[in-house]
Amino acid sequence: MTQTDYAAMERPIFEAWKDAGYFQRTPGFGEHAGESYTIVIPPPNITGVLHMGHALNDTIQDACIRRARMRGFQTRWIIGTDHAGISTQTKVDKRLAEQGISRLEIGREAFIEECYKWYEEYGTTIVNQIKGMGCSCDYDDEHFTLEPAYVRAVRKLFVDWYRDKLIYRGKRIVNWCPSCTTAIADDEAEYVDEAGHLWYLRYPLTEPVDGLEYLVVATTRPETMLGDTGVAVNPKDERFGHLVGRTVKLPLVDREIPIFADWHVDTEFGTGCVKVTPSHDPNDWAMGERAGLERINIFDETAHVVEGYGEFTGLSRDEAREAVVAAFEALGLLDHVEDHDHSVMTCYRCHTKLEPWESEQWFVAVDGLKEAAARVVEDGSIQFHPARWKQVYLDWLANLKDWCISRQLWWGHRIPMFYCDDCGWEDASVDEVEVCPVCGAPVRQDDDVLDTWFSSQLWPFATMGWTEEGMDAPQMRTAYPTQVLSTARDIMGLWVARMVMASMYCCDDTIPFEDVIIHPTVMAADGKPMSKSRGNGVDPLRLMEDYGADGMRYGLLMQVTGAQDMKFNEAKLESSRNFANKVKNASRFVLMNLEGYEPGAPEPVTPADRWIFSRLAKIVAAVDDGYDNFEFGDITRELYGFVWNEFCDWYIEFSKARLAEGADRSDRAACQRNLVFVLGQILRLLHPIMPFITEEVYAEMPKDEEAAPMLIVAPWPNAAELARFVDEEAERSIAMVCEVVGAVRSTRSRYGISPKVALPVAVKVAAEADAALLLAQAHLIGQLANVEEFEVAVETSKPAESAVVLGSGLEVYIVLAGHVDFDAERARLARERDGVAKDVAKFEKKLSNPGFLAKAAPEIVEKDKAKLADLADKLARIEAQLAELG
RNA sequence: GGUCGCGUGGCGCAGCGGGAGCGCAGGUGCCUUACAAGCACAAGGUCGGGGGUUCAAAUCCCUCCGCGACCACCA
Repeated sequence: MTQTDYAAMERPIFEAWKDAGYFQRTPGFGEHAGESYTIVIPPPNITGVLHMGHALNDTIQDACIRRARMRGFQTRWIIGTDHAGISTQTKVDKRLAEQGISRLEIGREAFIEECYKWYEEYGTTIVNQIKGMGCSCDYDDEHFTLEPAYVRAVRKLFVDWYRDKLIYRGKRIVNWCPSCTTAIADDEAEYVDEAGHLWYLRYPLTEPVDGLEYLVVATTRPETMLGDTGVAVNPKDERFGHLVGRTVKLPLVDREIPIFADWHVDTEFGTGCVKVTPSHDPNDWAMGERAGLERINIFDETAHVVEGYGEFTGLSRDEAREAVVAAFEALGLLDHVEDHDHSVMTCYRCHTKLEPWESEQWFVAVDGLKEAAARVVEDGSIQFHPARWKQVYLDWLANLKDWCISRQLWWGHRIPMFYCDDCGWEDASVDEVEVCPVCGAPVRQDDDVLDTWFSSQLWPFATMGWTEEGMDAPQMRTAYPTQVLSTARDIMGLWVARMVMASMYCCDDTIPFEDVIIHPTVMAADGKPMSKSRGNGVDPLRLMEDYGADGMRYGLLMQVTGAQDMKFNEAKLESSRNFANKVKNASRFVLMNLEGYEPGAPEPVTPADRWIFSRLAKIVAAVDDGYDNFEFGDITRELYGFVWNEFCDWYIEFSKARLAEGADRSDRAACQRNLVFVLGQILRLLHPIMPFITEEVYAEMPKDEEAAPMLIVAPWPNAAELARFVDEEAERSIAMVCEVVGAVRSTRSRYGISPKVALPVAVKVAAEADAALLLAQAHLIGQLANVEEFEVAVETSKPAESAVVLGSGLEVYIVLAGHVDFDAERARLARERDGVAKDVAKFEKKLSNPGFLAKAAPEIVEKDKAKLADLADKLARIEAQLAELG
């Protein structure tokens, strides 16, 4: 098999779209002229390369934006990249380390320069890959979350929230990544199950009570005992009530710490006594707050034990654990150890175990923001697709806690807080502050940067001129809110909800987007998430090489369902590539039969024309419906079936005789026009999903003067206008033709009769009207089934030595005299009789059920009665034929 | 612990109250002048198990089993 070079075909088409300016805000046309339709792409990280999630998500967005463009909207798909704080810093660190350079040696400024170098080198990679997919983004107005205007937007929001007291600074326990040496937000932490242990440690009482010398506490993290400042018991726990107020002498560090009561303690777990380390556990922190306990930080920023702990100082968390357990054992204070599975928090970036760590951080008070974000989803201003994600979103908001936004990194938006160390002045400012406005001394800016999501939340409007002109910016006035946001389910809270909160705050209570598509996650063929470590990933770039961008796009959308995952199925891409090929071949057929073509309005003349026009009208309506509900799987399956199984398999076949030499000239012209019309509509319907091949074919199609220069801006099929072509009689007529053709073909196949041998055929139909319809299409049957002496009648008897095929409302007799062994036919009829008899019995039972007759909808009863009559009749006829065959 | 998704022919999935469908793989026959990445034809399923509602259940309810996701807790 020769491999097609898809890129070679696709690239020039992409360039042509781009050069013609169709990716920028097109003016629009028709009934939607002047209405805008905007999508913001979830900005890929500058460290990223295209993966399957992008491939699917970007296909969805491109399909939406291309259809909107074809419907005449002024469209814009905003593209750009995210500076990706932790991720980029980690990669640049690694790259420097390979050269033997440490970030700390070269300092902040030089390091940031290195990050920009990375951005220059790799930041365009993923954008180029998105271009390779054919995505019609506005590449001439690309954005970056660290571009100057964006930086001002971030600072503006920080300052506004600071003034509104929605941002505050506090010393809190946060999730600390000792590897990235930064705080991360609660929702950036990932929980991983771990097979661990529960160590039971003995804490001697300072003074024995009633002969009791020690308490036993259970812990999964014995090393943190160095920072214990209390032991908690449940206030209702009778075992320990009398000990509350006493103290224990903490081993190894010789610290006297109180025993106190707190409702948080679970009497069922462990021993009912809990060691409390406020600085290294969020629950202990809370208990410590309530009990007024001392807070002792035993770890440095890389999670090594700090000075002052003797042999333990300088040990890592794991080393300290071993050492502490060994020391307890040596002292006879290790009661016992149990196996215990629990989950540990890890860094979503580097997967290092996080350390709850006390530090000073900046927070966003979410209570003032989350209500508005919940309201606009509750009242339907923002709709989720599938709808069930609405609840997930609302639950996320309901459980939201204050958001830690400071990160101890260098790459990112530096927190715009300025401090005067001389007089203690401090303030937030959009502009740089050099000297203290109070005392004139030099000031310093906060060293930390903001969480990357802090800048991401501004994406829909910071990319539209909001920074300088706010809601008066031209784009904000005309194109905000945007229409659709499509994204993966895992960043629903992290990103989607925060965009809503930020937009409601910044943009005068305006929502950022109207519809949110949560697409399924692309899982590997084994049903597991694609990952490097599993080695089960699939590379979209390879898929585009093998199936073309069109094949990949179509094949991915075909797999989209309302479920939360989709198991990646490469076979669908293969089918899609074959489908694209089919479209091209069908087009070739049409184009090579256009000799003497004269343009004109399409007008269905034959029943076949009326049938395909009717089917087209219904498909257009179904496709529109699919887009309106964001059901991409339905759209692709619907189109696949129509184009392949109706247009190609039947309509083109029907057309061949009409196009042949010697055919009626005016009918030939009508046929040409209708083929061009239907194919043209098909190209439009397929274009949002398979943009390249459809554009390529469109270039070859005959066009009149008003025709759009390229398919990308050709008008989308108009369902309302096409509705006049719906024609049930034509559909019935062609359905009968297909049935008769199928009957003859199947009989030939069964008896091994070559298509080259013409066979006489008689058809018995139920009504005179059907006879007329069918007889009028005798030529089609002759053409597709090689039939001679074709007869149709309501009253006709089965010809001698013929096979019979029973259809719905008709009976096809194929004369096989001289071709067939009738024993085989007899056996086949007997088998069919048994099948029909079974169905008859089933319907008789159903129709003799008084409940059914009384309660079922009348039309259902009528339908089933007719069905039974039909089946009974069929059965009788089979019996008759069997009798005749002897 | 809570919430949600999925279990339909060999494989991947549609269908979600009225006689089980699609694609792929497999079978048979075809180089039929658009297409062998194709054409034609045939075969293949007690719709995870059990119970219930209903005249009628793959479809609704309950329950169990099996996969999976998210949130909370986990000393």
